[in-house]
Amino acid sequence: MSQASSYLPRRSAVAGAHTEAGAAFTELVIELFRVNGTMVAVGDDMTRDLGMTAARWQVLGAIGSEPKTVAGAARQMGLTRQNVQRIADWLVESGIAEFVDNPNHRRAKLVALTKTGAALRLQLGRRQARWANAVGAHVGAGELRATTDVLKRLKKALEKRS
Amino acid sequence: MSQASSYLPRRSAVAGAHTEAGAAFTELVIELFRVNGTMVAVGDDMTRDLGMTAARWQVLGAIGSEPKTVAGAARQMGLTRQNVQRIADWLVESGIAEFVDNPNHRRAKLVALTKTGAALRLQLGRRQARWANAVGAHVGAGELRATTDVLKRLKKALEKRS
DNA sequence: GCCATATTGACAAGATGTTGTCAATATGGC
DNA sequence: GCCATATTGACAACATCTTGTCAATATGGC
Repeated sequence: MSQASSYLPRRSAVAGAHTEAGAAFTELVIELFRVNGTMVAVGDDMTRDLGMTAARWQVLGAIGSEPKTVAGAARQMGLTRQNVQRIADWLVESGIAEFVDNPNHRRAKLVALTKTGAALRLQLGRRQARWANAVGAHVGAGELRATTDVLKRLKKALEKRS
Repeated sequence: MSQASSYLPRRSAVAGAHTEAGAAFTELVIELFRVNGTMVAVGDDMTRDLGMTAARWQVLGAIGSEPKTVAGAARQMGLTRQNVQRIADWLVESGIAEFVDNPNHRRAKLVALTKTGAALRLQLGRRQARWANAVGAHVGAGELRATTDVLKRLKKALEKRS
């Protein structure tokens, strides 16, 4: 880091004239990628002994609050329909979820948790809460909320120019 | 969102007793995944016409400031060695980078930019700066830095308990 | 210098995610 | 109700990423 800082003046010339906010945003993006990677790794670790992964857990969570179509769950999480479809199929094969009739769509079944799935969700929920509480206590609710807020605004700003 | 908020009390009971900070952290994780997805998508869009992707760009950036071994670049970015290796091989095949002798290691060559690669980096750098400045201006340098800071602390906290 | 240990790139197999295409179904304008 | 349009799941092909294994090389203790 102390080495890198000596590059900063040159870098901004090479990379192309960042404003202060632009440089801060760039730093944030780099850190975001790193944290995301760590987060997925922790999610995988936390669920491995139950045969799950972070991605499967995410889908489990999405359909847990209420049954959803595959496309609906994908939209909610910002993942591709097809990817969620594959994970949902796996969840069904594994007895964690099941397809149930959708009153609003004859073909697009809803993905719902089975009893096994609900129990799994409960267990993972408890585990997640212990972890979240511990990590959250190290940072503080206020700062965490402020961070979430910035990320949300960032996402909106990103979507405008695409 | 207004619907979801009515679920919150029940959810915390089902999912397992979040503290205030724990709940805030959980929100943050969910948003983090979303923003990360958006960010990668924007990176892909910004580089597509040059035959690049967000992942390739990231490696380009890592070896751009100074040549690095594949393993070193991977460590710096928190990616797997093998993944970076594949991308580096592609960069070399495409004439963007080249393997150069490493004075410190006979086998582990350094990945360095070619002239083509340096020019590409410059072009992408300019493009990125325009984008970063525009988005950064919508949020503000102070908040962006505060956000980066929280993410860094979060990452440290995560790594402790793994 | 010698040796146990860690790091590195190479390679292969498999898991995971993406993209494109299609027909079935739903939706909204008329 | 009819029709143009959008959404959906199914399927296949492909790209990308991960995991495991191996030999070559470097490093640090002695």
